Amino acid sequence: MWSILYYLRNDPEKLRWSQRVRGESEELVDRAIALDAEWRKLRAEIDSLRHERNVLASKIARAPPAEKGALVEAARALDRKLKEAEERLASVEAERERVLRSIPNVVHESVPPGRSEEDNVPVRFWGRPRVWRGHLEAFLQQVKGHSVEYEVVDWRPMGHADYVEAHGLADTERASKVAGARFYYMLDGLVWLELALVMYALDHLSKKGFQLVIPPYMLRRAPLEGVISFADFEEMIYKIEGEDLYLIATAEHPIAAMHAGETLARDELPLLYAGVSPCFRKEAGAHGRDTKGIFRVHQFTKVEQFVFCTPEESWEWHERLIRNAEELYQGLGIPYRVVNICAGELGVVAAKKYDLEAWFPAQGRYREVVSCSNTTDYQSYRLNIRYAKARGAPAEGYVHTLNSTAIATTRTITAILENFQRPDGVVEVPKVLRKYLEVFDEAPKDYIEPKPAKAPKGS
RNA sequence: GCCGGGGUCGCCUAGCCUGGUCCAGGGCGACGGGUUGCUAACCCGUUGGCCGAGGAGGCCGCCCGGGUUCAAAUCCCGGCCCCGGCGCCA
Repeated sequence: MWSILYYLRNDPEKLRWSQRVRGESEELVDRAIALDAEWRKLRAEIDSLRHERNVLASKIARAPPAEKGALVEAARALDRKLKEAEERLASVEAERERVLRSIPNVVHESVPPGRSEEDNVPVRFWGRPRVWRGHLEAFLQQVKGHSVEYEVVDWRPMGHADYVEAHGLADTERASKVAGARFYYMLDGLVWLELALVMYALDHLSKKGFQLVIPPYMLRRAPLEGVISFADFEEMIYKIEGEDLYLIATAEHPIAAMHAGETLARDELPLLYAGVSPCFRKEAGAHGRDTKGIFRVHQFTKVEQFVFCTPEESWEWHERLIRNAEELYQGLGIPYRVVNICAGELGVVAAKKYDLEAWFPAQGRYREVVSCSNTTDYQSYRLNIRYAKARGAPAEGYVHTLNSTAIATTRTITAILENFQRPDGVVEVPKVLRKYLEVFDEAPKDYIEPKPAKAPKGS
């Protein structure tokens, strides 16, 4: 049974609690309970009216011609009554469905309470961040309560945004001329880096049994509605004009929808996918933030982990997915911390979310580069993805789905540019990427050398 | 894009012309039970969703959405998808 409906009927207090910690309305739960009760009552009424009608209709089929007229007349009367009741049911049902679907996923007990970023709880730190003297105080604030080894330096690395423009590694000015703000032409060294990062993530995940997938980059509205909240539509989704198609914001969406309407056998679960795709995002709510560089852009490439599993296993998978992402970042050598996102900052679809935040030495703070969510049955209910003992056997319930970034190229590139930059401007390429670069004569192997922008600027 | 064929309860398929006997028949698979020294074969039952107490009973369900009718898998309209042929294209 869908967990929201289950709690609604069996443990409404849990739902109220979940709403409360999210800072959402508790009355919504009461309203849902009332609507559900009314819906069930109407449902029973209509079922019995329909039964009467069915009995009558089969009587007509067998009746001698002389009696038919009267029976048909009675059936017509019954039909009018039924039609009226059905209209009432339809409106109650639509409202019930609307209210039920507007309830966000039920928050897991281990999620910290809180409303804002400050309430997120760091759960562990990794690496030895390089901290510019001017950021020291801010840094210590961010690692408070944890023992983190760090190195204080006297020079401040150049921020990635200035760095890429100064050294001809990206051209956002010309991109804005042809496509607008938050687009980029990525050049030479960064192109190699992007491709190597994708290969690195796919290599790592395929060894762990993930099936590689390049999904459709566009989705119809119906499947998309199964995987994101209504608010997300306006905020991040691009629509193809004149068609029922939307550009994906992440491979999570087409992969989640991939098994829509299916009942998966227990023994084929978990299904592990590693998707690669471009991601298109409007970034509607982000005016003025990260306007320069390639940290927050309308289009980037991402390798995404996605899991379909049974409800018993999903919390264990949640931990594994974040560990996989950590392994990738450890391999690269980028210092990070993992934070448990507080209830008020959780997205609608997630029951719990970890972010992996990389250390950005030029900015003096940890910033999100990976997001890892257990969405439990929020998506699978909407997409009707269930599981059963065997294919063809009756469904036992809805599967759980989870998703986690493996590598989002632009974010990881910015982290590399800031963490491995030397005072002379040279950026050291993480050793793990070497084997993916080695096959190309022109690709940088150990260093990305600073150089003046190739073409003169301005138009 | 055009012409033709088609979408049926996990898979395959019957029914659709000629609306009611279809609360959709059969085969395969799966699950439970029986028979058998074991396996195989065979026999019986179960195998979509919802309401209800996981009872009795009932409602809905034949790609989706409308319509005609007392009654629609079956007739009509609109949409989506799949297959074949032609066109176009990397």
